[in-house]
Amino acid sequence: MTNQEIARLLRQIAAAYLLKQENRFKIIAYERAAETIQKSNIEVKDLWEAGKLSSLAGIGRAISSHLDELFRTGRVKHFNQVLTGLPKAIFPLLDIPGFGPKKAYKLVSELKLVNPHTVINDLLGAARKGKIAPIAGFGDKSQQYIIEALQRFKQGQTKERRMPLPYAYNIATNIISYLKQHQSVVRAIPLGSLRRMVATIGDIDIAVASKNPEKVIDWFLEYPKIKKILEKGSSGASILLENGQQIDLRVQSPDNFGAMLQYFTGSKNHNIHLREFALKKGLSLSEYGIKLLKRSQKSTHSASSGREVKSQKYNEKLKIFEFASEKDFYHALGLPWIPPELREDSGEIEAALRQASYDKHHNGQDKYPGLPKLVELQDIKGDLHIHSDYNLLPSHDLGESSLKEILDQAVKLGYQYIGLSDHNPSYTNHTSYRIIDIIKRRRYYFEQNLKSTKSTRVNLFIMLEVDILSNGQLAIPEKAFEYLDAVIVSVHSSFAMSKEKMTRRIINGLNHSKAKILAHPTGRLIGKREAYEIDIDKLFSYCCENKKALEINAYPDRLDMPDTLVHEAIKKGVKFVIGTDSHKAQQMDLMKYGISVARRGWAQSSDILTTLPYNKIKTWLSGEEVK
DNA sequence: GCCGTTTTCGGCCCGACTGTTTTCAGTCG
Repeated sequence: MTNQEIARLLRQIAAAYLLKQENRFKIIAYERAAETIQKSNIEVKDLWEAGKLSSLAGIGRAISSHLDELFRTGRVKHFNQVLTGLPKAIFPLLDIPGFGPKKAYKLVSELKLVNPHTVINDLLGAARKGKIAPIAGFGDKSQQYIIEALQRFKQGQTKERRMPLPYAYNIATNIISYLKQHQSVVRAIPLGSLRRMVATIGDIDIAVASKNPEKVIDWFLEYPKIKKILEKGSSGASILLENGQQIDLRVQSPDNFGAMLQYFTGSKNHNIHLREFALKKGLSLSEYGIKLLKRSQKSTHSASSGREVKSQKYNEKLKIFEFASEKDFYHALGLPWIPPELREDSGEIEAALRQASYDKHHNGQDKYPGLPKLVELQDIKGDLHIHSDYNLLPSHDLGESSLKEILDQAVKLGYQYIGLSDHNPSYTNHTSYRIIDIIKRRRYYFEQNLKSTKSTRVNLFIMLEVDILSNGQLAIPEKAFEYLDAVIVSVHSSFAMSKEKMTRRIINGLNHSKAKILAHPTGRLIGKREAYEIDIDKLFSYCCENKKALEINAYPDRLDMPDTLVHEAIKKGVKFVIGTDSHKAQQMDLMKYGISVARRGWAQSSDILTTLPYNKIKTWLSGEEVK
């Protein structure tokens, strides 16, 4: 059973409880569990096998035991009891935007719709005949809305479409630099999943701080690539670009920018947790600022842990504290500022609290307990996963840039070193002898070329990206390794394998003394291909024990490993390298997306080996102890 | 049903929007 199916089932249970007027917090608990599972990058079934279901937020004893029953027997007795007595036809309707349990139940019972397989069409028919408007609580407008919603649903527009991060990032960057040309724009920052640098983005929202909202909005609406203006208000506007992308703009006064930025950055779960936390201090949070609840005698100042809150201002009329900066908003809660990439309610609020108490007491704990000091782009000293245009008759795609172009780019990026990791020569089309010969010539070619270029400031590792064949063997003969400084290994074929077999295969491939890095470890392609099955804990332990690194592949539709797995791995002490997998020199700029994955996985520079200077990375690649 | 600066019992986020309402219910993010 997939995560999506499990999430859907739990939502159905929540809906059933709602209709049966169960305790509303029980309903919220089921919805929360569904949400967590839906967003999890880790298969819930894998967690179950590892006995770690409760590690997911919102999954406690009861739901764990129900899921256990589900995986063991394929059904849950308790769930079936909860669902009895409710018309089955309501559940398909819950997938339609705008339909909740109450509306679905009322329509299904009033119109006596019984067949879950035909309910969509049945309801559409009833609506068109005008049978919905007379039902109490409905009217002409809602009837019309239902018709439209059902038609959209039938056309398959139910699922939100998400685009890869780099695509959204580029669009937003262009608009932001356009906005900043206007003198009334004090700050312009992307919001939501884009600011948190999530691998896929739904909407593009942009926040602007300005004292002249009207001027900013007019300027925004003059953006050259607009196809249509969707909405224009006093504090924001929405446009549709020629490429079909919708952009929402929100303008807020600079004095009151902090709470708004915090609120719209999310994530939803982070905000919920933060508001629950604030509530215990007698503070109520919203996009407008911080309110004192009546039962609290404290001011927001006393809630802080000695951190200065510079930009706080009390708005008498609204009885709310306003903040110019997001930092001060967090400080007013007694917390250090939390980087957006961490705001997923995956332990960051707890870590921020530990940090606050540590900063306050300096209680000499030997291990710093707070938020990680996240790795940054400028910490990166090199890129080991670059494909050149040297034609070694590979089985996969060749790069497009020459050694010189790659070296020039590396100089531009301030790198100390790069690794040329072309794909291995085709394994099926050549004899072993020929493969060895190709790899030998390639080494000679690069060495000669390096001597003749002036960019000797950049050091070169002559590497290779070698396929791990389905039997676990590497796709080049043993003798060819003599001509390579180290290799990256990866899976490019036979993705459908049992978990045990795939795990054995990959560990086998990594086991060669020159194999140092596993590239794109899960094999996923965002929106195109699911990850292959692999025993991730086994892989993590193997890497720790044998000093192998996993790659964070920065290529836009890979971003692999995914951030949540990076977080898991780092907790266990696994080391990473960030590779761009560039096939053109300009693509070496993709490093920032790899950095965003690392940061979302709580990585510090000590977790990323390519932050090491040349001498140390050389030592590590050669298999010696790094001091 | 979940979960824990203190609390293994007793709490549980906040506001906007929409449509039907005449003061609110449902849904959404």
